[in-house]
Amino acid sequence: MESEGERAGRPATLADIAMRAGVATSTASRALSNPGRVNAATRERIERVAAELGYSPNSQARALTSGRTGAIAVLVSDVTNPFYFGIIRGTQRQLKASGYSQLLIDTEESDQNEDALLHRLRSSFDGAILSASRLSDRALAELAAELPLVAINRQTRGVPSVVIDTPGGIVQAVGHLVSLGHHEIAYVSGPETSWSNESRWRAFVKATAAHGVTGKRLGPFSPRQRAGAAAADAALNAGVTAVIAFNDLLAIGMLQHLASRGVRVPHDLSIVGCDDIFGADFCNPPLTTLTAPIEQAGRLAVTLLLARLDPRSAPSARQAAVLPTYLTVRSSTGRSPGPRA
Amino acid sequence: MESEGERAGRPATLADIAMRAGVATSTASRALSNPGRVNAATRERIERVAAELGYSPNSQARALTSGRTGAIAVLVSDVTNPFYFGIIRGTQRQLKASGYSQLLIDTEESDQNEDALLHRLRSSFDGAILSASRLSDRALAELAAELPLVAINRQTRGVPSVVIDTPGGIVQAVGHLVSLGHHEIAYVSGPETSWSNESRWRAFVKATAAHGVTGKRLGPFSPRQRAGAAAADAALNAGVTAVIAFNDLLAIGMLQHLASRGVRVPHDLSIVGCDDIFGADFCNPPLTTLTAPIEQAGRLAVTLLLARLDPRSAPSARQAAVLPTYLTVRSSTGRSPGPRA
DNA sequence: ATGAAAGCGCTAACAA
DNA sequence: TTGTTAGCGCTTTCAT
Repeated sequence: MESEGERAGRPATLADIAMRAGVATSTASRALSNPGRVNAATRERIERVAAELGYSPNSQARALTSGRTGAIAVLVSDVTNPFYFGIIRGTQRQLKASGYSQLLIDTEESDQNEDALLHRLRSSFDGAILSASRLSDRALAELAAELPLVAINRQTRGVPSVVIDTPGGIVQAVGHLVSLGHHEIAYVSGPETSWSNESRWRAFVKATAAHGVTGKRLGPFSPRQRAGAAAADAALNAGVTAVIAFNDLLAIGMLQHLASRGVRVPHDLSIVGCDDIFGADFCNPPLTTLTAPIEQAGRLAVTLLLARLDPRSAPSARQAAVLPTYLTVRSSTGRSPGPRA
Repeated sequence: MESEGERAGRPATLADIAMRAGVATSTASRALSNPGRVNAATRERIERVAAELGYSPNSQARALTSGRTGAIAVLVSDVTNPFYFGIIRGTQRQLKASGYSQLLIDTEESDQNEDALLHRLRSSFDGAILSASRLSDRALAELAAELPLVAINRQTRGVPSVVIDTPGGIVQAVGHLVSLGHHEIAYVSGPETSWSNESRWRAFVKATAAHGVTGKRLGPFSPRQRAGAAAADAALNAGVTAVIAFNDLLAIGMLQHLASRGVRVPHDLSIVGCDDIFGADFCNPPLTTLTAPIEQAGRLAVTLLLARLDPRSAPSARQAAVLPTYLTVRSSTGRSPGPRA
């Protein structure tokens, strides 16, 4: 388990190997990274020496000549948000399986940060995965032209993406609520700069209209647990019997605040979340939500990105993948208490 | 927001700037990274040109000469575990504030992975933060001699560390349970290769002995929510009236399984978790747990690491920092039902 | 199949 | 204060 033979503590270089194996550094390089273009016997010798010396290539030096770093940047808008844990988990695993490493970057919900960091670190990664980009369509498209990237939950012309079809799930959720007798439903909005938020809202509008029920919009609220208190009060105030929240974090925050106010869920108010994050199954009551294949989205984004990094792959590979979502009914939704005052 | 003036799509280099500013590249280099050692007027001119060209230094090239990459590796044993979310959040924020970037590495609970990845990526980072290392004391100490690192929740001679004093909290937790009338308490063990697990167990043994109550050991269990089912059954079987679980994940899993079996918490069995992860406050019932300053531990680890990376800092800075923990009583603990059969 | 040599973009002596 | 000159470790022509 211990790397042996490092001289004087300094990691072995290709030159060290070449010297010890009695070949030129170029041969050593070829043997290690381009086997087949070198005599089998010498290659074997070189490999043996490399192993003896515990050699591992200096990725910086390699990157300098080859232009490839072996790292992928993963941008999240808020490391604090459990939704991104799923993304990070998915990307981490898939990247690792492909021999890449992951540069994790938090943009803190700022498009300025997003653009600046991406440019500043440009030479440190081969491609980027933007989950929940806050960039404008135009800025995003320009960026996509400059560097290989895949967006998650963001559909923009010219930008390869993986989108989770939560809007499709919203339709199911509205149907579910209507079937429970709800006629006044509200959508608890997240950040208005979020593409996901707006597409969920549009789906909500269509679905409520199709069912002939009232669909209100509350918010915007910060997509955090804490904001659930304000959201809950707003919902109570709006006189609706059910809400669909932008995400589970907000929904869970609402649950907590409602409990403290003595409002019973789902008896007095039904709540549906989005994403099915960690905790949605064990909160009180367990949350009815739209289960999103978050981790899978992360994995798929990596797959798409690595495919376009590979020069052998078809130039115009699949541009946009859509992942389905489904309604998981737990205990936060129930029959309508009937119209309120 | 768009970087202007890049020639032919290729990012501007120092040579480009030097040429346009009519100076040598070394002067340009100095002006940008060592201001003060260059004439104010020329520096200004160089800076202006750099801005015009949207210059950003190639970190690979810089790393090659300077030996510094500006990246820190953060190793977690399982990206899936919410405990590490706190760590990642803390490191991410502190690193970002210091202008460093974060390389996130999942070791998947394997010491082999840990060692191999660290060596393979050695040239890609300036230092590493090992949260929950699975390495042996000897391997860890050797590693610490080779590269700058800080361990979290791991105390080993010669290895700078940040440890969260959960064992100290265990003493409080035992006291809390005893004061509620519990005489038969079990510790629900996590992985035996975990340093944290063993030190928590030792504290548990001491504390139960000091109070003259029975302290059993259950497990080991995988530190996951799923393992809570087996742990819950084991606890029921052991005839104890209260348990302290290795971590909240396990405790929450137990809560779920007990609910499905109709066992009431805390009426029939009291449960204490460790860490106070996301979700511990809204599970059902809300979990009594040892609140750990997880994010702060991540931040502090970064601070210690960057300090030892800084040549100006005292050579033997603080080696081990201990962060206190405190008992957060919620609703999963209550009076003992009296001794069981 | 292999070696010699150039150069990626940058920093760091050393001169001037 | 500034310029000249070597490299850092690697890949990649171009010869041989």
